[in-house]
Amino acid sequence: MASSLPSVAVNGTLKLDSDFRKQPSSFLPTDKSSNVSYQRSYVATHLDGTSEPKSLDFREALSMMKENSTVESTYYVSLLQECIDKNSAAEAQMVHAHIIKTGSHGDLFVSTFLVNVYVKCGTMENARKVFDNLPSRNVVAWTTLMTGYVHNLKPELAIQVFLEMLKAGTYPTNYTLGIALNACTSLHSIKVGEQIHAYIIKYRIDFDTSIGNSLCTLYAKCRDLESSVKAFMKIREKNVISWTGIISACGDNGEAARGLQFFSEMLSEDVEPNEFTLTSVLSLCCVMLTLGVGTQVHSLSIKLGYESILPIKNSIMYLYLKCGQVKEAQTLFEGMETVSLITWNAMIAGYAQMMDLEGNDLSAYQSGNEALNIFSKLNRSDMKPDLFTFSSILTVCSSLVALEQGEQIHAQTIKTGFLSDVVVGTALINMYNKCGSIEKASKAFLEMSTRTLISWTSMITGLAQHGKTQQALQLFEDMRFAGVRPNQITFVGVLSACSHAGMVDEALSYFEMMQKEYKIKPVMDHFACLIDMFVRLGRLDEAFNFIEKMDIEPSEFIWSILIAGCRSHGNLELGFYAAEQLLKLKPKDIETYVLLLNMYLSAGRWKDVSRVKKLMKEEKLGKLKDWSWISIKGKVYSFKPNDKSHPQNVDIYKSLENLIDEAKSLGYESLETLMVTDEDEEKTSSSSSAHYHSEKLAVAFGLLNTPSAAPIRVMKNVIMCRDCHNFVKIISLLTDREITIRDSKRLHKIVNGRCSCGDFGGLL
DNA sequence: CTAGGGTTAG
Repeated sequence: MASSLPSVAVNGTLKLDSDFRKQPSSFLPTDKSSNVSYQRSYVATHLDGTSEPKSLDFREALSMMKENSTVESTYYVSLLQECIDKNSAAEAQMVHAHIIKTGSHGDLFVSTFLVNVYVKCGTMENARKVFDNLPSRNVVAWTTLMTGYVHNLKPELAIQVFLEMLKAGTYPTNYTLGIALNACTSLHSIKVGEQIHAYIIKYRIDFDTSIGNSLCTLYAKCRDLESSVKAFMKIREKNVISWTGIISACGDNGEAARGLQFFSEMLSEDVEPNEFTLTSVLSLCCVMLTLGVGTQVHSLSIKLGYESILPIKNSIMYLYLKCGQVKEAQTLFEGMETVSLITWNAMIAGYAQMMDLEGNDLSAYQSGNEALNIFSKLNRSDMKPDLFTFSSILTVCSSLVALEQGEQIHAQTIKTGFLSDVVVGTALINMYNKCGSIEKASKAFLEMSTRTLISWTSMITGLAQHGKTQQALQLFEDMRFAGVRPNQITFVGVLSACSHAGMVDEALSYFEMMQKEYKIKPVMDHFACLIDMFVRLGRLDEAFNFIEKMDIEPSEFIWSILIAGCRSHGNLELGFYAAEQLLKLKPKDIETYVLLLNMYLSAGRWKDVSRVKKLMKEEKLGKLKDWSWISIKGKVYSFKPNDKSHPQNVDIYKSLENLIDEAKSLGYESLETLMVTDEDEEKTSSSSSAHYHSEKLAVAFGLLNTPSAAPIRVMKNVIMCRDCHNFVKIISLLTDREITIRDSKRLHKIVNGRCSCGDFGGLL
């Protein structure tokens, strides 16, 4: 994200005044116009107990002063401190006016403190005005102004002020340098930061706590954890901020476990954590999903008296939610009498991420619905969603294939202006892609004013999934031309595009480019794309050779692709061999077993069928739950196989039977596919009539309840079976509808009897 | 004058 940097920072050179460079090497150089004397007097008035101006009522005090025009400057400071506490710039201005009237603005002590007051109240224009009119400026005044700019999101101005200060011949203190480093952190300017660091090293002050803390944060935010740890180690007297800093540094750089180690080290050094430490540690627990440690930290926060602090409550609630303790999280949420926007966002994000962990299970659908519920409650509350809310809720819509809600939220992001945020924009692209609306995704992508690596990757992957190979590859070239460096995930998109179109030469050359030009090590997903490609082309031996040549142990997904291919292309011998290899891995994915069962079943290998069933029991994987859901007019309906629980039950089955009859007249033959669900068992025992997988019911329901030309979008939790895939293709012809089904592995956008998956790939 | 806990791609 490009923010406008001051000219000094853009080219990365920080001109330190030559005089300044010659300054004494002693730590904390003394400044002639230093504040030492008045700071002492300020402290003294508060300590000697003879005057307690703080206890006076604000207005009372002000009117008292009106009668008596000779006012002790310390009274002003106390009044102004109250303005800070109340965050009231208006009241500060009242006091300021009085100060001018009595001529006290000539008092350096008072007017420097005024800068601080305006900074704290967030009115930087006033702070700057007072600063510019100061009779003389000491290092505290400079530093205060810099702090103001950092806190009010103008870090480039903070650096500018820092440079002005150096030019004016004022020497920075450890605090000043710390603030300057914080400004670099906000600017993500490692170059300027390193120059300040060089100065710090030169004067051997890197042991200082404030400086070390700021350096630690700077390097952490610039993704250089090792330098961050080094800076932390140099700190002679590590305080709670130092420890909190290094713990969050680890968290920010994907090393949560290391962060927890620092936390236990901190405790063994008898440094007491505060609320900031605890929230940092709780967020580590969130990443690692370690409820055990999280619960201990929860107890610790109660023990230390931080349980009622809102950020702590938010973190604990979020942790419970992410660890699947939905009840606890909901109870906490409902029991909070004051909440912040972060509270709402944590709940929505928590449910959104639970969906990820739950894959495409029914509970994922329930989590998604719960997230949508909370989102609509938020909209009815007195708070307004922000970019975090929109990013999360759009992800929920993606996972639910809830296009209508997604479109409404899209409109809301335009109205509120949050669409201009690149993360929201990227989430929107992903939503349209996942909902099968590639045109709207492209439009959103083109309308973005800035794009990140993730935006490009998301769009490339979307095009690939929709079978738009040429466009995906073109976009990849555009991305490289725009100077954006692709990563591992980008290449998954590129390779899957090639795989879709059976472009072997191109795929292999991109595979080589990835390793040679971009030094990216291939991972399982890359191999899966290539093997999928050979399998689609029926080049099963090449696929098998490729598997054997891999320098990593093939995953069960890899073998499953080959086995599915062997079934489709009738190479049973290789299929049986691959199945043996697969079974050696003791697969954990229930769909893998179902694939094997179907293969053995269709080949009449009953012994193998019972062998696989026995293995499934041993692995305690339970039964496959087949679910589909469809979102209509903002409501999500779910179906299980042979579901009879819907009010329109009779109509659904009647129209489905009619459709099957019509499809048969066009040559559709129903295939027996085993899902190994509870319903299958029932079927074999009671031999009831027809047997329908969940997506058939969801599609029939969709056809009944939408206008005649409207597209149908269905989400399914397991891989579609061949029979349903064939059936839906014919239905799309019969009804002239666009039908999108997203299963656990692929997107199937079916138009005019053709599917975007290329009619191949891991079908059961 | 020290510092946050919520977001996007496979």
